[in-house]
Amino acid sequence: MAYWLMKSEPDVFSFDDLVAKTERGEVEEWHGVRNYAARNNMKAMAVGDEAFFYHSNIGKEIAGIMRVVAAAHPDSTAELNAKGEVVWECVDTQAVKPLPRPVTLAEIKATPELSELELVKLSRLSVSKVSEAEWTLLCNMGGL
DNA sequence: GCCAACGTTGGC
DNA sequence: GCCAACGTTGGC
Repeated sequence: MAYWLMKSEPDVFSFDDLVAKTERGEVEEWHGVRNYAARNNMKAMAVGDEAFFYHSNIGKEIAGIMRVVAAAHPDSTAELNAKGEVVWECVDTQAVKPLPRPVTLAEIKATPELSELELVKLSRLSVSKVSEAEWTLLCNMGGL
């Protein structure tokens, strides 16, 4: 099983929104990603992989954990390219649980063990990888 | 609101 | 295929 981190601006779609959807038995299609590196990460995801839900711009913190419930499939909001091919894909997710104590970007940057985290090194990448060691540490920092 | 990082576009 | 110009993301 692999670990990931996915960003969303909470005024557009927050972790609480994902929790509400999950409680209704719905899944969230992680649509709208238009970056090849981020898309490739989603294509590498497997059902059951877990991902941190990061609030960008507002909050700048990891709010909770979600699970990949469907592997990459065509993004329903994406247009086809000139050849009529699907270029953009995305996974579906559901909420697992919030972090009792959200982990802020400032805390992450102040933690030497997290200096290699892709969130820090590739700050514009909206879907990034998290190593198992980083995942465990971030969960601990979040009060789990 | 500014700016750094970086991806994309288009001229050559 | 290179590179300058431009657009977007996201932290500050």
